[in-house]
Amino acid sequence: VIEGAKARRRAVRSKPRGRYHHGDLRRALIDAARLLVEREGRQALTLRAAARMAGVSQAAPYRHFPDKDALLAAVAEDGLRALAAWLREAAARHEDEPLVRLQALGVAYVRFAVTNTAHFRVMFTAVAAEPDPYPSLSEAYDEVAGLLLEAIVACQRGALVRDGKPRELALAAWSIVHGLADLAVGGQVPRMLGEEREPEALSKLVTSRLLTGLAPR
Amino acid sequence: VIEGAKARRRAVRSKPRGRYHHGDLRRALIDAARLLVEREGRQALTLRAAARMAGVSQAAPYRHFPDKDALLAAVAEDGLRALAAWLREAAARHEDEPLVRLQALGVAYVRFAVTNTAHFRVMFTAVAAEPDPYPSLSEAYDEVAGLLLEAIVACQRGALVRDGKPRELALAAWSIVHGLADLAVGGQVPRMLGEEREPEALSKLVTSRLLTGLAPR
DNA sequence: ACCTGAACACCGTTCAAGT
DNA sequence: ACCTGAACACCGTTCAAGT
Repeated sequence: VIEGAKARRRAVRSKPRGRYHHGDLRRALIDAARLLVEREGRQALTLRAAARMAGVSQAAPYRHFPDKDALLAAVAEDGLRALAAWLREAAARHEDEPLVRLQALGVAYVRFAVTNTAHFRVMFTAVAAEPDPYPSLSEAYDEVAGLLLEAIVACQRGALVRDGKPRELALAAWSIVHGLADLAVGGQVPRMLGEEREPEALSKLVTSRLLTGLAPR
Repeated sequence: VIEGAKARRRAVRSKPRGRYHHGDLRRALIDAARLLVEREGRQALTLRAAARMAGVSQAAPYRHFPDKDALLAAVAEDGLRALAAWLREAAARHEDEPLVRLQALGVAYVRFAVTNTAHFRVMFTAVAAEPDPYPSLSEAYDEVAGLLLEAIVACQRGALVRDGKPRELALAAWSIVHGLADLAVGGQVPRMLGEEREPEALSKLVTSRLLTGLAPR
């Protein structure tokens, strides 16, 4: 999920000519922040380190972000857009099989989390949702939620999923997949299972249980 | 989930007599850290602030914790023990109805998370699980996982849950409940549902969907 | 319009020194 | 054995000043 990052960096470096006027410092800072998070964990994401990595002074980021939280929100949003794209791609491979598509979304979700553990955590813990201070971050969440909801609706249309409020069913699907992702990222899966397992197998195991239920029969 | 905190503080204050030899500084630091986390969020949990709150110098915590991560791990463990106790209590109210008991565990889990949002997050993101540097934290996770597993086994024994590897079923149950809790804490529930809802209703909604499945019938 | 340099208050961590 | 005081390197943030 570093798609485009290299291209962006190139764009950033090609403009300045001198050492002044960075080109797209905002973008460069987000990329740097993401790199720091993935390489050394969330606590390594420091405004100063991101500035250093982008080759500007410690004060420069404040031209583009009011504070550190805003940069974190941007990093989260960036990850959510990448996740949404990732999910969309997985879904596209099963256009006319809604149930397979739903399962593919689950697999892709868990795969993404396990592949980008630190980034995934930032995506869902970046900032308090309370007064919704970052509307475009909010949209990014909506995008992810929307993809799951659509998949459920498509299944219902094909009578592959029971009737009922689609949003409630989608919340159940989101919960089980997000929970598995978070537990996996936190290393809890081997604790419960007694062994490690591939994200794909894991996701299928758990989502098929949601599909057919825990009850006997 | 501040049970015993007051008692502990009393114990801590009654011993010292002078300003020296704190009594149980370790305990006092954990309590202070938890208070800081719940009142002002995770980033407010600072070794120096915890020391200040406990009335000791900034260097004193290093007598009891090798570094900040160790304090974080202790805070996480503390929360997990509290969660386990909370779950056990909820389960105890339905000794002879395994299915009700399973659902009660789900409700209690989500309730705990929503009531102690910041602490809950620390509990599951405190430290990297990799080389397992905090064995007693590990045990605390095991305790929570074990309660879910037991509940599943009890259901299977009563033929209330299908046959199959109990650990795999328990992972599905943990995932859906943990995922719902994490999404709720992150403010994602109203996004999907279009409205807020009580933890109890939320948990029952989602877990009963796991029980009977997404598939038609 | 966009960035730098210097400054302030605060942190994690260490270490010699105190009781 | 347990704690303090001072110090170091680092951080978030601000602000006057530079181009």
